[in-house]
Amino acid sequence: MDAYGDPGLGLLGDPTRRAIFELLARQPCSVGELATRLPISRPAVSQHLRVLKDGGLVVSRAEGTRRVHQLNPDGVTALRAYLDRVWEDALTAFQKAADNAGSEQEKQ
Amino acid sequence: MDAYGDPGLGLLGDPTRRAIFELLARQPCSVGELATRLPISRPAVSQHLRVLKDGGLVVSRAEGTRRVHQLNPDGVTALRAYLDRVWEDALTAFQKAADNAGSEQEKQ
DNA sequence: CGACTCCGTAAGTCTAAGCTTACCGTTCGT
DNA sequence: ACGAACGGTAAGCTTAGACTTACGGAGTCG
Repeated sequence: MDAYGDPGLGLLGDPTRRAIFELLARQPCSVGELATRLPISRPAVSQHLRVLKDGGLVVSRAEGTRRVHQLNPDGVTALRAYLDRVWEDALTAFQKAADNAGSEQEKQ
Repeated sequence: MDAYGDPGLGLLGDPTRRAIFELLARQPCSVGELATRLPISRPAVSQHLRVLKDGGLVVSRAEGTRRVHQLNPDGVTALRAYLDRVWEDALTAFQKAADNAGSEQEKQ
């Protein structure tokens, strides 16, 4: 399975992780600041960020003792590309189904 | 959280469910046929389809005793729209960051 | 009607993973 | 150098949910 490869879609399955993803879309953020905006502890945020980073959706830079995290443009692009591939396949499938329906009708 | 609303992204967190999603993109399919193509039992497929249907990603029609399932165009469109919104926010955030960096440099 | 096929649901099990507390390393200010 | 702030990691608990087996309902053909 996973004929299209997984561009990180699975990482956004968890609502909390998706919330972090969305917060980082609005503005780059430190771990502690994310923790204050979310109903989870700081280590939990840190763990989510690690997953997002491993998945290529987030990049981070050191800034003093803080670590500023932000979305990885390439990651979001990969997500969109995945959906576009699926979408294209679905479109051709729809087209094929419509053609078959047409020829079936012509038979009668 | 979920400031953007959830267009069904959470549903694709599970790899197996994502595999079903991708198979349905290539061609409409019955429950039993999906089960043969996947390493899980037929009831498991049925349960995944129920979730996908409730989430608006899949629609199904009866065809004899079979139930043919296929992707819901509106659902995929909603997914793309979600990513586009996030993407747009991220772009403006990038732009703002670049502007700040520029003004910071001018100060020195 | 009766047998067969296809499918959805219920109940129960079990594993993945998300969260917390506790601890330690790193960086900066004084 | 010492203390404080910020953050990553380990260990452990606990729950969500993915899966299976068993069963019942709906449609189809003889």
